[in-house]
Amino acid sequence: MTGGAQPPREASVDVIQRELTAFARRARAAAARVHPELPLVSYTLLAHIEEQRGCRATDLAAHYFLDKSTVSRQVAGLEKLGFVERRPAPDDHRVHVLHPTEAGTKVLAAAQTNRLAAFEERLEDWPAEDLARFAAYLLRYNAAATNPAPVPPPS
Amino acid sequence: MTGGAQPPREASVDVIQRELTAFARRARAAAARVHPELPLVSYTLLAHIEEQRGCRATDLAAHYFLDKSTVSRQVAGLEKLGFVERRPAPDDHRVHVLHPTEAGTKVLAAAQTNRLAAFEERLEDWPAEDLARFAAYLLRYNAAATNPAPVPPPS
DNA sequence: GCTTTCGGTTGTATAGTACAACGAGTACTT
DNA sequence: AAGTACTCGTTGTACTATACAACCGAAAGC
Repeated sequence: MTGGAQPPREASVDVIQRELTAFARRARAAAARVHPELPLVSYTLLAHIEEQRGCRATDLAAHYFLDKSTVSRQVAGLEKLGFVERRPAPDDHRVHVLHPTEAGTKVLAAAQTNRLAAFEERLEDWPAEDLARFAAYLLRYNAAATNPAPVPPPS
Repeated sequence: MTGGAQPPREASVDVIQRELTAFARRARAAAARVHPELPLVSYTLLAHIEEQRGCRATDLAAHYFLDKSTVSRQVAGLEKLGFVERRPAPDDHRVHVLHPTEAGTKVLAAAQTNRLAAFEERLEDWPAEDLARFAAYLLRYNAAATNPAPVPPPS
């Protein structure tokens, strides 16, 4: 493919949008199969909380384009399950600093293992070079989506 | 990247799972922004109905791993909006054959245009070669996910 | 100090989904 | 031909994820 005639850009873009959409459609159900104990959104938030130790609910909302009420409820759910702790920040009494509990760390690790295994199974016969490139493409795509519009600030 | 040391397979797989998941999380909200009149799921189903002329509800359910009740309601919604028609099949009185109406075709085309534009904006500075490869990778990935487990039949 | 802003919760509404029960139609078996 | 079993679809019910709006308490800016 690299040498000869390439499909026109728009055809590639169309395939990309279609296939990414197809993936998105299946993601929730797939997550439920792979780790039924930790639904997709909870998984994601918990993973973020673990990575960014001591993050706040607002950070999560901003990062995932979620309403703060959604985050509030999700975190409340995770807390009720005993997977995160909400500690009042010492300096600012408004914020709750989020930490994973031991149980949270454990269940997250298990979910990540299952998740990774599921992906590895689907990718097992890919050459390493293709994996690396695919990963790079996805990173690049998502990075572009994260800084969506270089909106010229008024004034 | 192609010449030198590649990241280990598992690192790439981890990135892939993380980034695909990130995309999935944002997909619904993004769809709502891009074509508010046709939510993600309706869009997907309507597109499928248009492509596979005369498909049945069961086909949709199988293709998208959805429960038939879900499909039933989604299709009912599309019908109420006037975007699809349910015609009883002549040979089998159980099945409803689905066809897009003219309005459906129109709204779908508009949504696809917006959608494509949004993707193209995010991909505008990609070289054509990368686009083609990215598209190919996604196709390959999703094809693997569609025939998920070569489950050995118990017999 | 008063007002504004910020972080978060709660009330309410909606979409999307699954599972279970069912109804009507078709196919298989004897 | 009758009875059983399977298939397609709908409906009842419940739950998750989500948004928007209204609100509360704490902090910051004037």
